[in-house]
Amino acid sequence: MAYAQGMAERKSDRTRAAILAAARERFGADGYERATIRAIAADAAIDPAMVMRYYGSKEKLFAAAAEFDLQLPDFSGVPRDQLGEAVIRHFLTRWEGDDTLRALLRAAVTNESAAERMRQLFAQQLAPTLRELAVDEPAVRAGLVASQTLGLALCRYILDVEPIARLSPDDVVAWLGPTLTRYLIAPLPDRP
Amino acid sequence: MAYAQGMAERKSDRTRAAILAAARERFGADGYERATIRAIAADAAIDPAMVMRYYGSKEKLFAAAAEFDLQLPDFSGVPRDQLGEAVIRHFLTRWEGDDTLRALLRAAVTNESAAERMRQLFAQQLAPTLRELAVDEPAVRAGLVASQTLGLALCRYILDVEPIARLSPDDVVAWLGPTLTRYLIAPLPDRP
DNA sequence: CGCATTTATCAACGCTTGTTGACTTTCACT
DNA sequence: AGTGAAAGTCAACAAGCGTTGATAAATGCG
Repeated sequence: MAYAQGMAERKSDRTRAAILAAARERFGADGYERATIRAIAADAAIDPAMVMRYYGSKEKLFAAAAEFDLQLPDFSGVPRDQLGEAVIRHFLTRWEGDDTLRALLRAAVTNESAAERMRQLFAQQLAPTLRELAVDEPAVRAGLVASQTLGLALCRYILDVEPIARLSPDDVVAWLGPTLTRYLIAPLPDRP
Repeated sequence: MAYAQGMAERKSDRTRAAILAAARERFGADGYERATIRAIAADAAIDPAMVMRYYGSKEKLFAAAAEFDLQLPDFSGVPRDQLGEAVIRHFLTRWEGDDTLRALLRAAVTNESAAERMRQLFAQQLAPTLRELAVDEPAVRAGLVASQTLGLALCRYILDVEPIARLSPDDVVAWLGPTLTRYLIAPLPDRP
């Protein structure tokens, strides 16, 4: 308690941050089970025991490392027939900006708590945005957007499927934009 | 060498098959690293050592369990504007028929050899079919189909995203069909 | 039966994992 | 300088893993 209120910056904060950065990288590259505490600690150049000291357990470390906000902007000013383009463009920058989403996606496939977090990302951040756009069946539409969006991420950032991984962002927007626009605002398809 | 040529049916064949079935289930439910040889052996009600005897190693067991054929039919008789519907309908039955694809997808996210196998599935089975349809850029189109198709599978069978997981097959076809049709035969989008 | 091959069992190995507790160093403040 | 808390180190643990080799039971054939 030797610090005045407001001026945080303990020595340990740098360590905590280093751990978190290394954790995101490892979880993103290796997935939950193959990313070991020892490897994360080595990357951060500290002792494995420090990871436990600061984050309690591997599960809690992952929970901290996978904290993510889609940061969806306000789409109300976007022409409705360009909504999909705007959405996919935003997602692309969000995916390429940091390792968190990759870590979350890789882990979600084999770890139930990560899967739950991924579901909530779309249910609590995307679906409400759709509700503002006053479309019907916002949950279905959010799910469809999730399916195409996560599928692209899977092929592009995880599986490295050619030539999807080498497509320019503009190409991705041109191909997926119309798809997402349809999922977002098209009337429900009629079925026989 | 006590068996006549052609009539296989050794006693061990049933064991091999039981191991393979249990392996597919476990790999599909848990992913590569969390599916343990011991658990697979327990499911098949045999000794873990038998798994090694018959399949050599965990990696080889997985290779055998993830052997998969998309069994794509001949699409040349399908009207071009309904190609996507036909493709997604075929994929749905293929996904729901057995555990192999789920095992492959779950493993592909953290296991490089599984990822390679997944890539080849689309590169060597779907892309050639597209080449027969005489579209331009068949590799890009195959990749786009992979992204939407795997994304749906991810949300529906792995992550259990609501309400995607509860959609009827007909609803899935109605939503994804037009998307895939566009990916398959639409002219390349022009970009600014 | 007696024998050889196939099939199955068992216990153990070496290794890695997450996690813990005792210990030492660092460091700000009186 | 001295003191007490914070930060970091170290060695070890219990458990689980893939894998192995010696050994026992089952099976088909002369």
